[in-house]
Amino acid sequence: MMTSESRTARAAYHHGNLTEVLLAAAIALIEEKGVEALSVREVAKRSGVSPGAPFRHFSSKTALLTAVAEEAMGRLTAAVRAEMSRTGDADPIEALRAIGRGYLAWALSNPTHFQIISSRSLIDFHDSPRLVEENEAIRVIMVDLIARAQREGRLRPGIVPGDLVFSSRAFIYGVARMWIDGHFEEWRVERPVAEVMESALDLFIKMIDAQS
Amino acid sequence: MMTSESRTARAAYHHGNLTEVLLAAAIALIEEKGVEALSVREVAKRSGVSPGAPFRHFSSKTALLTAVAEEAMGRLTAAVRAEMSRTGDADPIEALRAIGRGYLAWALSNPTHFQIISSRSLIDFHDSPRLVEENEAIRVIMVDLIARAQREGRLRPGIVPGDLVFSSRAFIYGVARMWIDGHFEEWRVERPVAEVMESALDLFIKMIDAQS
DNA sequence: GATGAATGTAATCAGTGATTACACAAAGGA
DNA sequence: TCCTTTGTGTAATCACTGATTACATTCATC
Repeated sequence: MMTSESRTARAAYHHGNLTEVLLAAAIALIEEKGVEALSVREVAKRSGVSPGAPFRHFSSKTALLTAVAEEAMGRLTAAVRAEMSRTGDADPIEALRAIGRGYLAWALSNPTHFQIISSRSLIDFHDSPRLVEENEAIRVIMVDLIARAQREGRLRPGIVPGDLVFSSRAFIYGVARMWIDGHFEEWRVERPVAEVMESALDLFIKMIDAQS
Repeated sequence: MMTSESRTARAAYHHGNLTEVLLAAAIALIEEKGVEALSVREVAKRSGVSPGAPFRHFSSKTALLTAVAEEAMGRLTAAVRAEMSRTGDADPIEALRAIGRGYLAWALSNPTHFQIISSRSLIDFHDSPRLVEENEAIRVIMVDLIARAQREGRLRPGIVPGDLVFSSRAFIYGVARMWIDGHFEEWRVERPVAEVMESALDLFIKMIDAQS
């Protein structure tokens, strides 16, 4: 296993850490033209290197995209945590709302990256400990918050905590994906996107909160 | 504009309606290997025809996939309507549950087709009147049912009908896509998929129903 | 300075969507 | 019956893709 330092040092051989340059080029290209338009050759060209070179650093196009996904997943969880710490976790329901807010805001600003980390055919999700762990971390936080809400009598009667974890995720994922997949138009959403997302989140929170 | 009859008749020139044979081959191939693995050449080969032939009937690969999507969308709305007529619409809340049930059951049994009709990069959704109309039909039914539920006092207080239409769709779409995208595993869903979907749907319905 | 691993190159492979010029079959009018 | 027109399919080809190979280069280290 290479440490981050030793890899950076060794990568400076010919090109000067190609690995990171390739990653940056891939991210830039994806942001410009979308994931579908990404090609390893183009990434190589932009990095000023031969078409075969990237394969020394990433065993396949999927591996390259997985690395992009790791980067993106880091940014997503950071955004969620930032929104949480802004809100605080005194109130578990408000903390849950903050997670949703952070998640949706990030998806809204980073549609292509969201698409990549959500996909399981573009990337090798389960082969990346980092992806699995960061995803799991958020899930655990949600489980804890919902359990606490339950103990404090903040959940509407009849709601099974385990079901709510899954359903909350499904709801927020559905809103995000409807945006990513371009379904807002068909569902007659003429208001600003951010506003619609906020209303949807408010409605969901209202529906689970015993005190509303 | 060609009518269906005349096209069928004329298509029998060399091959005997290639258009439909290509469509069937494409569907079969997609069901076997997934959308990603679909190639026009393979479709042509399976139909016993040269690689360029399909382009006489579908102007591009996207056009071919759009035709597949039209077929699939027809099946989805049929499944939803079937589930609705099984339940009846005496109770608007139960009718909404039936829509969700039909939608999820179909997505569960037809993951790849669901993926295609949900995508806006694989197909030309907005160029297909049929896709747009069938999607709109379901939306209108939901709008009506929710309006009726509102009038009959079946909606929990504080729920804005317009927001609920969107949120219901987002929720059901989220559940379906979590399945399609392979997120069930990560969210620790060890129970049978169909059971989880049912629980999620029940929870959502319970949350909107004033009488529960 | 020689050794050996890490890294990049050039050439090449099989496969892709798409376009073109061409061949062929059938329908319909003269 | 010819002969033109239209609809279909073919063959060849284009530019492009991800991936692999044999080879060359460069560096760290002994």
